[in-house]
Amino acid sequence: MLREDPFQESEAEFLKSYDASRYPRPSVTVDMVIFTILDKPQDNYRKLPERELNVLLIKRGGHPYLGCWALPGGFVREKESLEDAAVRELQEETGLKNIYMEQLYTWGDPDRDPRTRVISCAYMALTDAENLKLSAGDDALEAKWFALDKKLLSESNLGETKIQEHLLSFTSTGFSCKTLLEKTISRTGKMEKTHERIREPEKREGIAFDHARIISYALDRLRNKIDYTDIVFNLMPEFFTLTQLQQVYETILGKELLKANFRRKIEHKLIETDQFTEAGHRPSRLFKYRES
Amino acid sequence: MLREDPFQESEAEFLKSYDASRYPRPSVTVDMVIFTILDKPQDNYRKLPERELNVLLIKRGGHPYLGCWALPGGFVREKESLEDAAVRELQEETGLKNIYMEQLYTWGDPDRDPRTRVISCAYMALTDAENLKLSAGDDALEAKWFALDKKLLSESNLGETKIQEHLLSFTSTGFSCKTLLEKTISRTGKMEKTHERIREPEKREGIAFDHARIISYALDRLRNKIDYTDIVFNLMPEFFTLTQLQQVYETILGKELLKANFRRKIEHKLIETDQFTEAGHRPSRLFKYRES
DNA sequence: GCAATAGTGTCTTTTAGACATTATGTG
DNA sequence: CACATAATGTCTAAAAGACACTATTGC
Repeated sequence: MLREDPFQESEAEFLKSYDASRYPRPSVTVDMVIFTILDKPQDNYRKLPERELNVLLIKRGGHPYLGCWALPGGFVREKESLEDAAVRELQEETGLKNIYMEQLYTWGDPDRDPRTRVISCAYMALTDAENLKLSAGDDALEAKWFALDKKLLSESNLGETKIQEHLLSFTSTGFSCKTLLEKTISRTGKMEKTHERIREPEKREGIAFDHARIISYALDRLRNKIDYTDIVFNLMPEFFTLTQLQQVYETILGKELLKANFRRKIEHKLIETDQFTEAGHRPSRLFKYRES
Repeated sequence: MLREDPFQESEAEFLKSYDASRYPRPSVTVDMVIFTILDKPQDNYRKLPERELNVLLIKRGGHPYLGCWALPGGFVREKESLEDAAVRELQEETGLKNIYMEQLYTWGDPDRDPRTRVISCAYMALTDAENLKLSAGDDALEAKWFALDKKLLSESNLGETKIQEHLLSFTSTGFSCKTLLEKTISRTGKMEKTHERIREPEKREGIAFDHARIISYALDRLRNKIDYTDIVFNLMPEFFTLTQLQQVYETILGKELLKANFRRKIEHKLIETDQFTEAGHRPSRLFKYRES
């Protein structure tokens, strides 16, 4: 092997003299998109509450984007893996631990952060409403759940290019904001290229950095994965009714499902219990997830 | 907004005095898993050639892992996005351009590179055999296509933990090597945790760094995506027969499909031409991809 | 009884899977 | 004709979709 070495140097020697500062080194952060399902406040006591998908945001207490809402996250430390950093930030900033988490995508545009070159590795985490009490009472940080909604506003075709406008809405008690995302799908020959950018409102309002885009990406991933994995059960408490489960599917997919068909399709993933809920109407049987 | 600023400082002032060296800064690279489909050499002139999935590797000419085979890739420059870096490396190291590419996953274990902390953002690229002539004749770099095969060797259950052994084989003219991957799936309550590591052979042989693991991940992604996207057509030339297309499905999925059913399923994605192949048997109609 | 929700039955259409048969070229 | 591959037909089983109906609670 040494014969092949152009520098006549052993690997040990090489490593000893390696200069790590030869290449530019960006900062690396992890950002967490944390989803949960929360009940919408409901007036009629006999009606079931509607449910909404919520994302956790933290109010920025420093520059840049002071006062805007941002994803929880932070810099990766020298001796920790990306996943360890994500777990640590989750715990530090929200108190949540041991919840479902997966790596989403890494954003690395040179100008996505005005401070310096920051590459962000985004993770998606899911939790059920039971865990949420933990997230309160953290040190000085203002964290809030925002009901998330994404709507396709318009779609236009200009020859080989398709442009979609999506409106993301974030709603919380006392505050709400919207972001307009523009998705461009252009085709040259067989190659398809997709590009998404934040169009409105002014970047200085509402959601910090490119975080709206990251949240939008996470929602797409969740929508996709809900029908070929069991990911949805990470949003559910241990025991739940079929109607509750169906509502979660409906909020995430953004469409209504037929009850009988839904039940047939989901049945094999569930264990029936002999517990029931009580309410101003017929009691509903509780189920739990059947690990496969 | 200024009232909320604890430092009574404007954002412009803040940015001017921002010290980017406050946090440790790892090196960031992009690595490319480039797949194509190549014919296996065939003796009987009347028989159709078998086809294999190939991955492009480059022989390392320097430390570390001198003489081992590695994914093409390199450091991300200061003023370029991750995707730009991937496109540039692809072009520089292989001559390939304008081919399908998607971000795969980001690997960031602190000790995955013996030189220094290196975070690698991996991309998967696909190309058809037509483009391959371009990849030859590059400067001094020895690049080779390796036929890739992944087999499940064993699977064992120890209570809540499942361990799988996968054997990855890389075969090229004049060289071949194998890597044993161990996948551990453990469950604590509802949480499932998956961990994969390289077990054999000695890390210093064959495939450099953790690249075997990255390739394995890419193959899994490709297998998955083949049946819910049109990704496979990026591996095909413009015109192809149904048998050729079926062979590509079969090599990627690692199983045989029934012809009649395959045709029925794929039909709507294709445009029939009135061109035919010639051979020592019945001619076969050529099709092309119907963009949706 | 009525409002509200829970849960079942059944018909149709679509898709997937297995397998048999026919067609068309060359040597 | 034998060999090799191409292409189609048909039967069955499973899954998806639409819709109508019955059941059980509190007031």
